[in-house]
Amino acid sequence: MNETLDILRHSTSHLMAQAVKDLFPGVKVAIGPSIETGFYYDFDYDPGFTEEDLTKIEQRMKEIAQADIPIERKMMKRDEAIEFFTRMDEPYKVDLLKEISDPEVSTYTQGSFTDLCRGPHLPSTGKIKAFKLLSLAGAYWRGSEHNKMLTRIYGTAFADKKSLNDYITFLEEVKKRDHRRLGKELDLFSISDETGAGLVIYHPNGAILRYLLEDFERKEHLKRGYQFVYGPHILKLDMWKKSGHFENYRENMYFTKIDEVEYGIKPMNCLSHIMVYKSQIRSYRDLPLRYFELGTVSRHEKSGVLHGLMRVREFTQDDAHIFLRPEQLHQEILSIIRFVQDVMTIFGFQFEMEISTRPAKSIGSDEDWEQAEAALKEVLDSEQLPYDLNEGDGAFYGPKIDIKLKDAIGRKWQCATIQCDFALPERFDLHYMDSDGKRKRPVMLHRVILGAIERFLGVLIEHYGGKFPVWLAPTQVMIMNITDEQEPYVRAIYDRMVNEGIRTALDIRNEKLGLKIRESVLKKIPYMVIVGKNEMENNSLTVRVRDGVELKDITVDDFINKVKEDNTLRR
RNA sequence: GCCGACGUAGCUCAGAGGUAGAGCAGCUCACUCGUAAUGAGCAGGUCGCGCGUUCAAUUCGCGCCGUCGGCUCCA
Repeated sequence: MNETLDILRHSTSHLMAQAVKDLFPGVKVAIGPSIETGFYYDFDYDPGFTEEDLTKIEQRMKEIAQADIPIERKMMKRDEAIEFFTRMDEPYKVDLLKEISDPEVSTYTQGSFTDLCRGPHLPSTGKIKAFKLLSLAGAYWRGSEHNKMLTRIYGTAFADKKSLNDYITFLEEVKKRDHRRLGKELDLFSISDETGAGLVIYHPNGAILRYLLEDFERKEHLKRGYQFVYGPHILKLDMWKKSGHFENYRENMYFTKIDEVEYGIKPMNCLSHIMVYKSQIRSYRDLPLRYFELGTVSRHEKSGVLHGLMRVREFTQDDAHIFLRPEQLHQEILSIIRFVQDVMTIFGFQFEMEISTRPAKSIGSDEDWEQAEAALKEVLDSEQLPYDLNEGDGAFYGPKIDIKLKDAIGRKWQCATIQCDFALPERFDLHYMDSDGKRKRPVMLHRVILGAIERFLGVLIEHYGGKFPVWLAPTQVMIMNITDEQEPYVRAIYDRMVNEGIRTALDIRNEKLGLKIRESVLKKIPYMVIVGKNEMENNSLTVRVRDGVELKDITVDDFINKVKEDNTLRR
């Protein structure tokens, strides 16, 4: 975001705070920064605000903006500021000031409202022309769930009305692409409170999409030297104790008891893969060993975080665990990144990378963590791949490279992740026989490419806006007749196409062509084959392509080849 | 989990302290109609679940479940 917009939004958040203080005496202000999509301000106000209040606040904001009140910066000694905000009865500002070590702080005053703020700000409220308050939400003071929950008001502001309207249009577009809405419209999946929150039920259209993604993945993994394995869904509790999951991940796990023995339902797939590794003595010549599983895991996510397919309680990861010698780390991490690049290119995603380091709750020695973090950084640095650092956000057993996808409308989603682990090989006493005849400890990489199939599918739905490329479209071709006369002919074409493995549907209802086309368009089916008297006489097809182009007089063979080509070229 | 809003027919949504409507979808009938909705008729709901207030509650109150917008957390 550019700096001008940043200042404008920050000033708009102050404008909102002033309006709120005007309208609701006794309100205490917390913080109000500009953000990527606009701004917010957190307030402590006991009765809370209602949606109608937003309109009132917006109205008051307009008045203050019109009054064109100057915004004045003033330096204060820190102690002086503490005294000032104590007098103003603004405990949150005092709280902030107590953590500032600078002897002097800046404040900004507009009319009756003074805020502790680094700035900079616009010279006066009259410069604020285009803004809108968007939503109301709860937010913890200083982002900690142990603190008081404040009320946050979100809004946005732009330099002019047009940009604001463009943004509002964009928000509507986002709504239209929402995978939960499209999931219903395209009959892809459902999540029912009768079966349970966060548990996905795939309908035929969603199931075929999942099948296609999984089929794609299996092929791509085989090409790259991965071996398929399968593990059980429940493993004895002792295993989870040994791995550290019980200690570090218990609150996310489900447990069950069978014949007085306790089991944990797997939240991750690594333990079975470790058992495969352990099943034989391994030679340095065997490494790297790459075990792949479309592994379904269950995690107890807090109720408030569930969100369509993006955040669920049971999901399937395209998970692999790679066992290797330490000196193979660089090469292997690099090939995984290349793998991610290859796959994301096919789907048309750009991505960004992030390295996450040791979290508070973790296992393993300091040296191992340092070594693992260094290995990850070294690969990205030497390949000159840019990345951000996310301190303290690693998995409990090792640091990770997270890959965030940017979808068609610029939103970011975390899907792929590569985690470097020295701890579990230690805990499970894994080893291999090295060339010098000594037993050595392998390193383990945990990695996913798509991440969770559910989330990736959700991202894909929104990325394509439901218009899946031909190779992924649940129904690739809809064949429709015009009158009953063509029914046998159209059925024969349908049978041939299905036989050729093309996902075809047939609409021979006694309905007008306009209706059939409309319904097919709404289902976002890539190809519509229209057969009337003319086509039947010429032994040809008229094909209406989703984007509106029409293929006239194409033979059935040519059309079948065209769809097949779309499949092989994945387009 | 926390804050707030919401939960009425398969879907989208109206509505009111006296046990409910619309459009689309569905079913039936007629129409055989060439590029985004043919017409008519019919059927469809213990108004999320439980408890309470009331002569009476789906409408008011409380609790639970779920959804949505966020926060915290995450693939």
